[in-house]
Formats: sequence, structure tokens, C-alpha cells
Amino acid sequence: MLNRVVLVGRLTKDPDLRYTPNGHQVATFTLAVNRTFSNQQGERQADFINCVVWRKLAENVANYLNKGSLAGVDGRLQTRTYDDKSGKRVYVTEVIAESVQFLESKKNNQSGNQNQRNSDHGPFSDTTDFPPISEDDLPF
Amino acid sequence: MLNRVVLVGRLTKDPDLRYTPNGHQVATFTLAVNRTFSNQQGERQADFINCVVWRKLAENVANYLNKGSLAGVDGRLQTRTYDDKSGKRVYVTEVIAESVQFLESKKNNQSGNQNQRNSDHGPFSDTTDFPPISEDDLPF
Amino acid sequence: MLNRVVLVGRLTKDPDLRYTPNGHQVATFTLAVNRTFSNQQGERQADFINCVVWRKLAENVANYLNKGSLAGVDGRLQTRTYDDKSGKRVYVTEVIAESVQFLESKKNNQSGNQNQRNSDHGPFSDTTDFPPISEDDLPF
Amino acid sequence: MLNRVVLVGRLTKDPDLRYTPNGHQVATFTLAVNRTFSNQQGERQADFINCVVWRKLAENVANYLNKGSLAGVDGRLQTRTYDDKSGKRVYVTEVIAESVQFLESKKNNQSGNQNQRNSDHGPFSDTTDFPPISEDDLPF
DNA sequence: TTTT
DNA sequence: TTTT
Repeated sequence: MLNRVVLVGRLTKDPDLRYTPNGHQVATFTLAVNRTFSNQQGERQADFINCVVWRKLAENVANYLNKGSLAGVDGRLQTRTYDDKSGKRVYVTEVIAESVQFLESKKNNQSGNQNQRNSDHGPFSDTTDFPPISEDDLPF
Repeated sequence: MLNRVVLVGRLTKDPDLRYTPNGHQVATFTLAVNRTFSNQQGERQADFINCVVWRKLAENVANYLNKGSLAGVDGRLQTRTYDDKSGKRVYVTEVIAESVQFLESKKNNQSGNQNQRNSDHGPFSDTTDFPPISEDDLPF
Repeated sequence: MLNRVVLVGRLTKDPDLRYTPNGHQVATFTLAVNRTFSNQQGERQADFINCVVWRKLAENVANYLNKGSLAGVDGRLQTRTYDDKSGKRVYVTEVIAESVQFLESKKNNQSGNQNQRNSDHGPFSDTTDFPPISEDDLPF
Repeated sequence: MLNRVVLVGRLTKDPDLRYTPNGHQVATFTLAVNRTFSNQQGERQADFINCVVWRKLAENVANYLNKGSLAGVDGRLQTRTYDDKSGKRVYVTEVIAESVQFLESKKNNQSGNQNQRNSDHGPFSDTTDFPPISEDDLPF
């Protein structure tokens, strides 16, 4: 069934690259997508959309995008469910990115940058507040 | 910034029509959008996407769509935050539908159907599990 | 670069299935997509969008869709150029469909229907008014 | 019916701003949208998509975008028909842009630039190769 | 909390 | 938990 999402926004953090137990790459990041209209109080508004990328694209994302980078995402909406530490069922809606366009990068992929890239923690550590991803979330 | 979602799916329930304190119409419904591929266990899968419609379109949705209706939605992704009964902050991602296409309706808008249409409870009762919507979620 | 099109409309004719010299399947069809608003004279309006599908999907389209079928298309916009019989250069813009959703079929894929399915003429005959497609239009 | 297009690309020329006889603003421009994959000969490829914007947005486009600017477009596909100078009927497919995102501008809207902005020729002169637009192409 |  |  038709399920399509297209977004342009800025990363709120460096992307987070992990590996599933079977060695598949997954990167997660959040896009801040500014709204056209400000709210009643005259404040600019943004939506914060969680995005997930798999395989080779995950590595490209981790290599070329940082906090603040402008990116376009073309993908589909997905819902997942998981149990938080208190055992409560949590419902999440996120974008599975099928293609990502790098529109503007602050730091041009130089290594050794002071704000340590947020990756390679090994699988599924919880240094991030992004909803945890398990092996069987891998699409097809 | 670019923010576009297009979906085709079936309503999991009758839509829920409410009115804000200031008299604006809001309807909410959930679309089951079937995935192309089944999972490892060979089960068909679906994503369940919460949708919100405002104003006149909210009334049309409430009048023409029921549980099981097939509908197309064109809109944008939005994130909101609210506190649940236990005071815990909850993050939701949903689609603000800007246009809705009625593709197939089971019961042709006849009134008096046994499974009582789920609307007109007055503002913001909690007979539904849809994330509560407040006046200032009204777009522009 | 981001390039995404999503349409829902009805086929103006049976789809046309061909084979390239190298044996690749290509189907072409035109979608009538109704506009929301009528024109100054109060007439309902439609846009007529040419769509192209390749490989296995081309066969599915030829098997499951007929004139009048309602279909959803997710794909990308493409421009091509070719020379018409009078040698004049013609520019066409069409949709390369990457996925097609069958929403409603008039005749349920029964064979032997009176208005002979418009396919298998061999490559690139001109029984159709659809812009001719050549081998190297095959995407990747 | 669902009809949605989202593109990111670069303007092939300065936008062309006109006024209809009734004083409505229309701007036209062509977006070069690069393809991901190169062709058999290993050449990078692009699609050239004609876009039309009306009213206030037309003026913003004319003011903020130049040849080479990177822009995102969210709109719908439209087909039109007109007769060329030789009296031959021509079919065009183009994007009616409903919102345009300015992603990068070469020259920051400074006036007095040497390559004279291509606008204000009065209605429908033919200094451009863009398919001519008539008053009744104005959407609603 | 899920639709055909 | 939020970006320019």
C-alpha cells in the first residue's frame, strides 16, 4: 500500500551507528523540520522526526552527516512497539529512510572532531534516547 | 521546510470527531497501512498511523469514513508532546491530513448503524486511546 | 536528489506491454487524475499522466489493470526526448512507477474480453500514442 | 484524487516572472534534478522538470532564486495542452509548486546583477522556451 | 488499542 | 532528548 514520506531538515545530533547481532548496520538520527507558521505566541516551531537507515546507507549517513547538517529524506512511515525499562509498552512512529540527500554539512567529514562522533558503541547500548532497534526490525 | 506524507490504508475504527473549546472540529483516526513484505515468520504486516484532520474536512471524514474504509491521505508529519495520567511525558508522531480521498466505504454513510459512530462525546473525553488533542494544536 | 511522485487515478486505456530488443518488459499506461476543483466553466477537470513500469511489475500491471481501473502509483518524474515522425524533437515528462497499488479493477483479470488487451505487439510498434521507449530508457 | 510531487534540484536559469491580463503573478522555472545512477556510458544524468508558481509565491521565487540555486518544491503534477506557432497541438506535463524551499542561493538577492533577471517582459512574450501559460491556467 |  |  502507498506509504511515502519526504522531509528536509537538520540533524539534532550526530547520527548513531550500531550493528545488529548479525552484523547489519543501522543508523538512527532525528531531523528537526521547521514549520512554516509560528504558533500563537509567535515562536518558530519544528517537528522532530526519528529516522532509521539500514545497511550501506547507514554508513554513509554516519560518515557524511553531523549535528546541524541539512538533509533530505525519502522513505516510508513505520510503527513499532517495545517495552521500556519499567515494562510499559511504548508505541513509536518513525521514518525508514530509503534514500538520503546530503544538502549541507557543517564539518566536512573530517575525523578527530572534538564532539566525539556518537557511534560504534556496539549493539544496542543505551547511550541514546532513540527507541531501541532489534534485529528483526530489519526490513526484508 | 519540505514535510510531506502520502498514505493509503484502512481505518482501524470509526473516526472520532470532537470540538475544541472554541468550537473547531477535529477528527482523529488510525490508518492500517499494509506492508509489501511479510516478516521472518511469514506474517503479513501493517503500520498503524495516527491521523488528525481539522475543520470542515474533519466533518467529511466523520460522515464518509467508517471502520474498514479505504482512504488516501496527503498531509504532513507532526510531533507533539503531552503528559499521560501518570504524569509521564509522552512523545507522539502523527499525520496532519490536509486532504483525504475516500476510496471505498463499507457502509454508505447510512445512519443508525449498530456499532454506534464514535463521535460527539464532547471535547476531549477519554473514550479513545488516541493521544489527546488540545486547542493549540490547531494548525495556523 | 529527491524526486518523488505519488498519484491515484484511473487508467484511460488498457496498459500496453512491450519487450525491448533485449527482452526486458515495459508497460505504459496513462492515469487520469481528477482535480479537486472545477474550472471557471464549472467542468470537472483531470490531469493525464503518462506512466512507465519495467520488469516484473510491468507484467503485473498488464495482468491486473484495465481501462478504468483505479490505481495508486509511487515513483519518480523523468524527462526524455525523442524525434517524432516529422523529425521534430519532442520533450516528454512522465512517471517511472516503482510501485503500483491495485485499488479497484473493473474486469477481474478474466482473459478473452472483447476489447482485446493492447499488448504483445512486439517492440515499439506504433499502435499507441504513448511516447516511444527505447532500450536505454531502462533504469539501472 | 492524490497527486503529489516533491523535488529537490537546481534552477537551469533565472526564474521568469509574468503577469496575466488580470494581474496575477506567475513564475516559471526549470529544475535540474540529478539522477542517482549514471547511464550505460557512465554519464551523470538529470531530469529537467518545468515548474509553475502563482501569486505571492511567484514573487518570492523571482526574488530569491537564480540560475543555479538549489530549491525544494512540493506541489502537484498538471497537464496542459496548447498550440505551437506551427499550429500543432503540444502536450505538456509540469509541476504546480504549492511550496518552495530555498536551500541555497548563488547570489544573495542583490539587484543590479549583470545577467539581467529574466522578468517583467509583460505577459506572455516569447523570450522564453517555457510552454506559454494563459489566464485560465490559474488554479482555483 | 488495530484494517481487508 | 532537540536543528539553523
